[in-house]
Amino acid sequence: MSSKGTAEKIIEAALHLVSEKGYTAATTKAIAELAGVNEVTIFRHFGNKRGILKAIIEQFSYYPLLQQELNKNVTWDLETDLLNFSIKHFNFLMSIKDFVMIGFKEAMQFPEINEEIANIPLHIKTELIHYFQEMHDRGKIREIDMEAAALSLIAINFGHFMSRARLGTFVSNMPNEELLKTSVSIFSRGLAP
Amino acid sequence: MSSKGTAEKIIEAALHLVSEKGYTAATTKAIAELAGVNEVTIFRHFGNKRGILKAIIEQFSYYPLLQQELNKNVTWDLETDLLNFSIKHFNFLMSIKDFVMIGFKEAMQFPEINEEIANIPLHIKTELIHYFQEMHDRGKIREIDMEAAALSLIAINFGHFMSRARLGTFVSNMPNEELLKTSVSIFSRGLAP
DNA sequence: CTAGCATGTAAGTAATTACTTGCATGAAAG
DNA sequence: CTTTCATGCAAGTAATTACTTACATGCTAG
Repeated sequence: MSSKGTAEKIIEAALHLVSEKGYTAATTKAIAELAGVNEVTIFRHFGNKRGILKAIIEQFSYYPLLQQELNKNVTWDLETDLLNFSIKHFNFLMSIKDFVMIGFKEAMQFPEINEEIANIPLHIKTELIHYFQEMHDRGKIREIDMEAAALSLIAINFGHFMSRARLGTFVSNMPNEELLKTSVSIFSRGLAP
Repeated sequence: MSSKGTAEKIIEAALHLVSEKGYTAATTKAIAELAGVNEVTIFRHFGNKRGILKAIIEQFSYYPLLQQELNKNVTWDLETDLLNFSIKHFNFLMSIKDFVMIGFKEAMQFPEINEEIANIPLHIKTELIHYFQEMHDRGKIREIDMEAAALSLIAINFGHFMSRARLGTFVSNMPNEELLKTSVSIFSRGLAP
C-alpha cells in the first residue's frame, strides 16, 4: 500500500469511472471515493485531473501486447489462422475495454487516446494484408481486394466486441467462441478460391 | 422562425454538442450559443437540461425508417440482397450517427437512448434470420447457425460504420460502396452451399 | 391599434467542481 | 528515538453551471 499502490488504485478508479460516465462527469471526488483514497491525494500524485489520464496514456502501451501474439502459431490453414486471429483480436479488445470506451467518449478532449485506439486497426490491417497476400501466393485465397478483406475481418471482430462490451447478452447470449467460430467459418470460406 | 423553429434549432445544437463532447460537457450556454438562441429560451422550452434530450428521444423514432426499407426489393439472389441490405444498414446508421454516439456515451445517464440503439441490431437480427431461413429452404444457403450468421453481417456493417463515423479516412480511404461490395462478396460466398 | 406571445437582456442564486493550504498522524528507515 | 514521507482531515476559494426572476422588445392575429 505504498505510493505505487495508491497511484494504481486512483488510475484504476479513474479508468472505470471515466469509461462509464465520461471525463467531465467523473469527478475527482468520485474517483477518490472509488479508489478509497482522500481527494487531495489525487492532486498530490497527478497535479491535476488531466494528469490522471495523462498517466494512463503513458503507462499503457497496448498494441505491442497484441502484435507479438499475432505472428505466433501461423499454420497457413486459412480457417485455423483466422479463428486464432479473431479470438486474439476479440480478447485483446475486451482486455482494454475501458481504454477503448474512453477513446470513443473523449476523442475531443484526449486526442492522444483516440489516436492510440485508431492506430490499432491500422496496424492490424497492414499485417492482415501481408498474410492474405502470402496466402494468395500459396493459392489458398481467391483474387480479391486484400485491403477490403482485411478491413472486413477487423470490422466483424470489432462489431462483435462492441456488441458484447456494450450490450452484453441483450442482442444474443451465444457464447463468444461459438459466434467467432461461425463468423470465421463464413469469412474464410468466402475467401477461398 | 416561430416557436417550432426555435425548439428545433436547440435540439439540433444539443444533438451535435452532446454527441461530440458528452452530456455533462455540453453546457446549456454552449448549446444556446450554437443554436443562436438565448440561454433562457432553452429553459422556457424544455424546462431543464434533461428536457432537451427527452424531447430528442420522443421526437425521433428511428427504427421504422429502416424497417420499411429493408423488405423492399428482395430478389432472392443472395449477393444482391445482402449488398442492398448492407448499404441501407450502413447509410441508416450514418444518418443517425449523432444519436448513436450519444447512446454510446450516455448509456448511464440516458438508458432510454441506449435501449433504443440496442434494439436496432435486435430487430435486424430477427429479420435477417427469417431471410436466411427462407434462403436455406430455397437451397441457396448452406447449413449454418443462422443467428451467428445474422450477427456477423450486422457486426461487419456496424464495424465499417464505426470506422468511418469515428475515424474517417484514417484507417482507409476506400469508398464506402466499394468496401461494402467486397465485404458482401466475401460474406455471401461464405454462406453459399 | 392593441393584446398576446415568443424571445432577448440583465442580474442573480445555490450548488458543484477542480484545486489549495495548513496541520495532524502513522508507519517505515536510518 | 527521530526524521521523513505518504496520506488523511478540515476548511476554504475561485470558477463554472443549471436554473430563476423581472422587465423590455418586437411580431402577429384579431
